[in-house]
Amino acid sequence: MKIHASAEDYLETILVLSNRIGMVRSIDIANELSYSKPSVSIAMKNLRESGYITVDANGYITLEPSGLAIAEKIYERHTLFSTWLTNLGVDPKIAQEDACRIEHVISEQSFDALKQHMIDKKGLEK
Amino acid sequence: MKIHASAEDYLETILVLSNRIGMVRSIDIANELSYSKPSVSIAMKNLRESGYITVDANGYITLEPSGLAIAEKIYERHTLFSTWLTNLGVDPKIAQEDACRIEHVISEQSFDALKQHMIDKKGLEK
DNA sequence: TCTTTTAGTTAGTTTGAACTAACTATATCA
DNA sequence: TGATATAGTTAGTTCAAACTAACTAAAAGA
Repeated sequence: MKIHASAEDYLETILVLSNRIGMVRSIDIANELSYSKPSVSIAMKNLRESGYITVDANGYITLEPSGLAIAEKIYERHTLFSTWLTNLGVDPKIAQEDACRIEHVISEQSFDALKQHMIDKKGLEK
Repeated sequence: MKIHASAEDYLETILVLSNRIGMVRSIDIANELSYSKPSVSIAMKNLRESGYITVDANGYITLEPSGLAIAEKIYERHTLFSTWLTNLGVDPKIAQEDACRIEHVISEQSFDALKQHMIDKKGLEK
């Protein structure tokens, strides 16, 4: 199964919710993303069948190593883009939303370049 | 009809091809984007019915004001992002590809902020 | 205990945007 | 002239990813 933007979003959301509320169920994801229960249910089935997550008998979801890797990658991007835009003077709410979309479409190389740029700039300011 | 990423891409491609080869037909767009003829045919039908383009008896396509506005907006974004990434040291080919995707998803406000940032920086270098 | 709430699933629908197969119509060329 | 090439269209398919309606199963409360 190829990873699409939506799968990346679900994995990132599981990571974010894990940090925020501890244990994560499908219903928590549905509430967080404002999706219907069936949408999440089917997405979780796909992620489970692809080995990205496990779901225990009580419906609690755990990221498997492959899923965690993707979630962390996307989350790192999200944080970087949203910080970058906010630094440029963009409204934090809009910066969040834009980061949510850019994080799925940018290449590794461009991400690394921006990251390096932000590190350099930070050093300069000190 | 709401404008989606794909419609934006078609309009931008018509503008780019107009500048490059003058007169533009569906087949030129299909070749440029590596899409099938029917895909382009249907997309042009939608753009025509929405008033973004006109198609003459010989199949030559012209951007109407509303379509031109979108095409120019997207093209300006494309140019800005690709310049920005190239300046950060990203390979021009990859910068092109990333610009193609970012141009559709970023807000007006973030685009303007990046634009201003690049103008400021340019002034600084002089 | 019986009813209601909560969580999840199944089945089927919708939408956008690509695709192939197969057609028409025009133009060019041997 | 007749065959072939080019451009465009029609019809129907596929896929991802959302949706609603309607179901099951378990938990909680009157």
